[in-house]
Amino acid sequence: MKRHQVTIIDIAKELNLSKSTVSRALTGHKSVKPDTRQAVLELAEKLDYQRNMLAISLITKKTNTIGIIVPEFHSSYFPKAIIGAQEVASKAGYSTVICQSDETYETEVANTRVMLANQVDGILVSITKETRNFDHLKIFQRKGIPIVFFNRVCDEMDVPKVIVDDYDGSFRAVCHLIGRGRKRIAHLAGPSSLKISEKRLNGYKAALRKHNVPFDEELVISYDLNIDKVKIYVNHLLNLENPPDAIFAVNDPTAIETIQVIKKRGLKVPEDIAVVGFSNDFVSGLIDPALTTVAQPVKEIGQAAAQLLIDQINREVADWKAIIKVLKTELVVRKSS
Amino acid sequence: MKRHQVTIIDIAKELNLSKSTVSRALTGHKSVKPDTRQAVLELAEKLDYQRNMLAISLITKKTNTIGIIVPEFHSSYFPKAIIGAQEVASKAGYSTVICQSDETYETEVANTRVMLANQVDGILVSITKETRNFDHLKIFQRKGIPIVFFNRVCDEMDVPKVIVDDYDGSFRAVCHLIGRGRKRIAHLAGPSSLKISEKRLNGYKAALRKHNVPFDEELVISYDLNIDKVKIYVNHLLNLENPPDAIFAVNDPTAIETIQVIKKRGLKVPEDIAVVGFSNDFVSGLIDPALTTVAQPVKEIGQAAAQLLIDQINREVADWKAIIKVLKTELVVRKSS
DNA sequence: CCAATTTGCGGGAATGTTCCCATAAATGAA
DNA sequence: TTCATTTATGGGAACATTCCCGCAAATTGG
Repeated sequence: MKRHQVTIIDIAKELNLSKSTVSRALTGHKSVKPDTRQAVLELAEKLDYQRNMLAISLITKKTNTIGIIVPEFHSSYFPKAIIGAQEVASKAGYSTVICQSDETYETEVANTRVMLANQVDGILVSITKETRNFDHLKIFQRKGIPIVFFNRVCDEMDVPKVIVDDYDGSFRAVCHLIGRGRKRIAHLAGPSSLKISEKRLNGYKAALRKHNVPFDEELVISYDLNIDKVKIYVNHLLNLENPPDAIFAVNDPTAIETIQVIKKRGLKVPEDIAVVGFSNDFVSGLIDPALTTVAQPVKEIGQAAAQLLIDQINREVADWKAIIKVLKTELVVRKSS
Repeated sequence: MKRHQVTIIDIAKELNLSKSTVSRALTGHKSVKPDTRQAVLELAEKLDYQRNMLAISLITKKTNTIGIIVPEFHSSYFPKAIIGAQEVASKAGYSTVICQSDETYETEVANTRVMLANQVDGILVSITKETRNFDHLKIFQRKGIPIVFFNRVCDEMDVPKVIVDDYDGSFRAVCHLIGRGRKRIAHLAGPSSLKISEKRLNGYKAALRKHNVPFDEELVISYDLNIDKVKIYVNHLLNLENPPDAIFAVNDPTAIETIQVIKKRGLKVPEDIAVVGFSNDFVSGLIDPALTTVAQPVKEIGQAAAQLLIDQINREVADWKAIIKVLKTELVVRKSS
């Protein structure tokens, strides 16, 4: 059934050449007579010859494949980032193996094994909210396989990273709320294990400080990004003796869910409670009221990460410093604030 | 920098064994002394040995990799389907190479080359709206590489396919609108090149016929899924002398955009115009008004497609028929109708 | 016109693994 | 004891390709 794969030896035999010559003709080496090359190319075309990348990779120790490990696929964030990454990767001649770790550490570890088995030339990683041990990623460093983090980065590894200025984005979002006259601004924060949660929280605090708005411990809730729990926390906030007049959510899905909960209680957004999110997901402009949010250049993040990775793969010597690329965010003001 | 990869020969030398024995120990072959196996396994662990899948694949002619080609990543449909497919693939020991063809034929062809170069054991494909020539996919058939279509299928190839009952889903959606008292139901259809467009259109017509609602050519518009054009078509429909009182859109993004356009004209959904979509994207429940839509079991589609593919890869003889698996849809009634 | 260089091509090792065949030792049965 | 069988291991081909080395013929320069 599965018929014999056409090899350079088949071509060589047919043309009474050696496999070396055929190989040279095919790879575009100079020292091969134009006629010969022509003949080889024509026959290869005719026989529908495909180079066996397995054999080539085995010799060259390069697969021209990069791996991408992301924690989830539910929001539009990672698909968009992947599109960006794939764009520059394929332009540079790399194909892409994508794994999704479902926000669980176990799966992430399994995914790194897949990447090693596939002999990828480098990996792009955004860690799960559970990941606290990084041994499975340090293996790549040890083996000399370049690694670049984006979005959810690992602080204890000295490798290139692509992030946005979470602190600044958060800072400006909260300043915006204060500018709208809000005095009691709550923050639904992400898990403290993630650096981005921490930075967004710090930006929030800084904005309050700058405008002399008192910081109230009670108004900050860290949660594990399990969207089902938003309901509990928002209700808790609204039931406070002195409830908030605005909620700044760590990301858009959280903000959207927050709006749903507020509306369900018969309160109005933004009249009663203003809501601001982070990331500018595709959905955010469509919901009612449209969500004010801190937009990230998601596709550009993917592009930058892939570029950094490929640069690193192509680098000859180990004489370089791990760049941390920080992209700018932009506050998109809509109806919800 | 890039240090020598640990091979079975390294292990063999260290233990004064032959590579054959080490190979046998590692693959769990019976005829190897328990002590020896133990020693090999321990040393492999200690040296952090990883099997070189390239070499193995070169011999076995199996990469344990499946390819997935999808037309886009913008709606939640394909990411969700991919999650399903990856789930069953990885359970069966396969990793996944994903390509996104950006709704262009050119890119799709390029993607098939990537798949061939990667020597995938099989591919899952959903074609672009542009794809009319299928030679690049027929190559896989010729080479004996299994192929399964899902969602956007190719009619002229006799291979397994996973689809939903588009006709039936469409039929019920339109019946629902008629049941709500709508008499002039427009249909924003997809490009006629796609089978799903045709089937959804047929379901629409059938529902009208069944309830003796006259079919009006004027109320059906086929378009190329370029979302920016929805505005033009919806405005055209609303400007008709005898405008529609409902619009059935070929998919959810179209329906959502339709609602935006209607709202911008100051009309009310569903009071003035009811809107129904198809697919139940993640967004659809969140917008205002929440969208009535025909839900597809997207993850299950991905799972079924991957399962069909793996079955086909594992099949010994060529004695089989190309199954067409048709999954059921479910009408989700929300505020927009 | 002869040496020197260039051009074009072939041979063979190497990549890391599996798998078949051979071989030696150990075990068993008569 | 002796031959047959089993057990455990080694040797080498094969997979498809690249790349180094070598060699002959062709071309060039003086």
